[in-house]
Amino acid sequence: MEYDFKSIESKWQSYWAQKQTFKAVKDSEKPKFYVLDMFPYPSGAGLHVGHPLGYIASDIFSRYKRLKGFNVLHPMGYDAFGLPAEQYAIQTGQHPEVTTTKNIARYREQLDKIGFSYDWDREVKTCDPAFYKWTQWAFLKMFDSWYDTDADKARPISDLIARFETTGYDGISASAWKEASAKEKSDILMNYRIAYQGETAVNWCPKLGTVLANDEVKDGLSLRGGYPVEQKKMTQWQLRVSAYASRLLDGLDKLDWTDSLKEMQRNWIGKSQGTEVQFLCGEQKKAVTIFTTRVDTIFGVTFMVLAPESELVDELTTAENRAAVDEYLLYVKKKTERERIAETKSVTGVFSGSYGINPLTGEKVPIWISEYVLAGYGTGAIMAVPAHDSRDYAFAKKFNLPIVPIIEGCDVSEQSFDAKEGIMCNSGFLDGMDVKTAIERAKDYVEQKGLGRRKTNFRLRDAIFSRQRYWGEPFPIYYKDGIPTAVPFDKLPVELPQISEFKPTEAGEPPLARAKDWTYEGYPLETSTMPGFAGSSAYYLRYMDPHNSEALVDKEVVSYWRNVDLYIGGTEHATGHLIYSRFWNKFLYDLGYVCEDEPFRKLINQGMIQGRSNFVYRIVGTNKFVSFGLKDQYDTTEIHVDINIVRNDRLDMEAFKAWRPEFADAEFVLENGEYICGWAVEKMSKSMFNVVNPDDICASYGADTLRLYEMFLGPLEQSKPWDTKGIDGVNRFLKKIWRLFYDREKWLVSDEKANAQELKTLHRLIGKEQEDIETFSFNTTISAFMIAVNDLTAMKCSKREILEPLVVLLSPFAPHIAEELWQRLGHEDTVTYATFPEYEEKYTVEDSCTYAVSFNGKTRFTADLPKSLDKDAVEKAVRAMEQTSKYVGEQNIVKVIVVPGKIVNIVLK
RNA sequence: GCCUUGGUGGUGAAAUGGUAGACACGAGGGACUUAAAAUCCCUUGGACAGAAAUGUCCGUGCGGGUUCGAUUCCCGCCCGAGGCACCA
Repeated sequence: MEYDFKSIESKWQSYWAQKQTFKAVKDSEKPKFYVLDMFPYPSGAGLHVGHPLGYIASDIFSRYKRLKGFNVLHPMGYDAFGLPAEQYAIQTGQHPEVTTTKNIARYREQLDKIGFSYDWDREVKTCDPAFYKWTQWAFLKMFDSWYDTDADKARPISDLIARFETTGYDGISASAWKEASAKEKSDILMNYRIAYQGETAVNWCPKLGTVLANDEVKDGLSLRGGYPVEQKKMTQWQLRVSAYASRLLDGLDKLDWTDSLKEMQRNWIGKSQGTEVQFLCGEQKKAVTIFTTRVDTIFGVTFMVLAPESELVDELTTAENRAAVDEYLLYVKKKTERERIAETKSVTGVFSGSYGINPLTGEKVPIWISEYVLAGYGTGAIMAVPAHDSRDYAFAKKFNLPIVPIIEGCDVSEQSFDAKEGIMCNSGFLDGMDVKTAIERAKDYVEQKGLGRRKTNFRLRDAIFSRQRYWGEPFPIYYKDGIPTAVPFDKLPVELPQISEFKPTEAGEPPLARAKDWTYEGYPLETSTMPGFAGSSAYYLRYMDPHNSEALVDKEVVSYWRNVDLYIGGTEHATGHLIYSRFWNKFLYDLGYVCEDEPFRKLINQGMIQGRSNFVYRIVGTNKFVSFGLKDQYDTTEIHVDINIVRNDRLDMEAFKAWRPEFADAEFVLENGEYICGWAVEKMSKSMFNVVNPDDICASYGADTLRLYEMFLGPLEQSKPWDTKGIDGVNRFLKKIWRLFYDREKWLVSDEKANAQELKTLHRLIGKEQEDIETFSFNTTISAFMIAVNDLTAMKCSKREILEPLVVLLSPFAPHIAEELWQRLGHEDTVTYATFPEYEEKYTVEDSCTYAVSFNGKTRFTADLPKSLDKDAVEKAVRAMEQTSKYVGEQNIVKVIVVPGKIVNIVLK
């Protein structure tokens, strides 16, 4: 009987589906373990082999954890709202829902072929009203909450209103509040709500006709589509993520994420501790607050700079400078974001005509306006210290402003001295101090004299939450007499209306303005929709209780599953989804809806799988193709060739002729009778003919081979090109396992007792697999497996005592063949419910080993031996010590004691 | 510019202070076969010596250092990948 993966795989896939083998139930007996994949956006192109990499890893881990006695929650769903479906709809008139449904079906079909152990009963789709009801619900909760900085948590807005009414709050007295109109009250509350409407500079993408969040823009271009983005002041819905900046930063410390990812988030949050100082500026002696991290350099201030967008610009521009300033503002405004970035090095600016007074020296310094100062960070105004800040330095050089060094002995003739080191000079009371001391002393001084205060700033901005698009969650907000008002909770979801055209209206309104009767109780509903990250921010909670129509997740359910123990996905979400989700979760935590303040305890970033393209070389002006090794002898053009007609870089010449009509009469210049193709690593894409479809691999090798191969390719976190070259190796490995059970038609498995050698092979594998899976080192596990199987084959070992546990060990990696063999071994239940075999020390360790090695006097050698000490490890250590003794002489006898499970102890005489 | 990574055979890679290259691919040779596929066995980092078993030297991006011993730890460079980038 041969290994027939086709029938085995379809048999077990339908068995699992029918028997609901992977259905997770809330079971407080077993410890829970929640394994989550980042759910995919179902694009029209379907899955390529790169997509399942992380899914396979998480599936192996899930299956392993089940064997280890955990109650595993392992769900899957679709991030189904998004731009591509909508753009397709604009082009074709086809409703995004139709294409999305079709794409989801295709994804599901592809996923099913790989044999994942998902609990499909828990599937979620973000575009499903039953799902986005809870996205809208969370939004309304945010609308109904404010951030209480004293309690450092979100609270219901009713608390804030009560404060306004009784004692007043934050500079608004109770009487002022009572006198305010409904509209004024609404405007005041907007300044506090977690989800609020406010005017800010936003990333506006004219081509897409929508605003974008910071993480959706890269290098001044939209991430989706790559269209130019400009800064524009607009009123938009926003989430007060910045209120959580500090907690988002501190929370990172206790997470088991990679350092690089945590670092990315830290940089994105961008905490900086400094001081705000007031300078009196202009004729009116207007107090202008600046932010600096280097108050110690205040004696070196020679000018001030305002951001062009700052409100102070108008006020501080003198009549005689008005024309020049206006011209400059116009110049800045015309620039696109991309141009600004491209021209970062060029220095521009204009003098306002006004002067500010340095509060410490009383000196008058000119106030300039320049785009190198950002309106959105700090106060939009800075004090410039050209001697000790490279940007100020460049500006001073360009406009001939004075440069005053205040650190002893530094040379500022060519560049500024930015380092925080040295001894202060020209700095009044700070003279003679070391910079670090001076920073603290200057902060104290400024605070004591009432000139300013310590301040922590964050780079993290509030998230712009509205998009002028159709295919997203509608806002449960209507405008009653112009006041944004929440649709009551019991009226959720506010369903996306049917429209027939998906473009913005002629008047420039979002597509929802086209909907008939888009109103609530006669009042107009909000026409923007929510951004992509809305639906993905709490989906991991919804999986816990996906059919609940009363709550996002039941309290008791969430207190069982708590949070995600293992999350696997790409780094591309570092500053988007992974920040928003953490924010969203912390908000729900504040309100008591979830019981953990961090959603994802451990996070693994799988690497990207790139494509490996193949090339043929056409001799210019002919239809003759020359093999790779000979191409330098001719003048050739490189042409991408479909990798499906290339095997191991050898071109299938007949298939090539049939591939394209223009190649039908192609001729070849061969080397050794073969046509060798060139290759390169590129992004996997249709246009480069290098897309590998997992279905094809499943059809020709089977899902088990695909799973093993993707893991065998290298470390999970590393990016690597897909290369089918090595796939035969893992396929052979599975066949070898099969042959331990069958010699053609003959069943080989016997009940004979295993010998020590065979047991040692098995138990070494158990130890290795356990250790490696826990560290996500799947490629080395598979290597260990291959060695074990080769050993058993060589020993002709087909004993049940060995093979039964072997099948269990195999099942996380190659579940289909494992199930089949498990059944053939006579088991009625599935291998999923088996128990991970115990690692038994007695087969690998001789109880205790004492070795004597000679030394000379003072040597302190230590050998780090693995916890699972076996004889080999001990011998290895002893060899090492013998090596050492060669160098140090043999005068003194040293006793080396090896204890099972623990290190080597060296006793010196 | 700053942060984070990584650099080992023809290829994917293993080894985190102790025999570098496990395991796998590819390549070469052989067995079985009418033949092919499949399967199995041998060789496979480089150089040199030898008829051969085998031996010697070199070798983990480059240059130093610590150590009896370094792919591994430390210092300084070079190159690649990813992220951030006028954040005061």
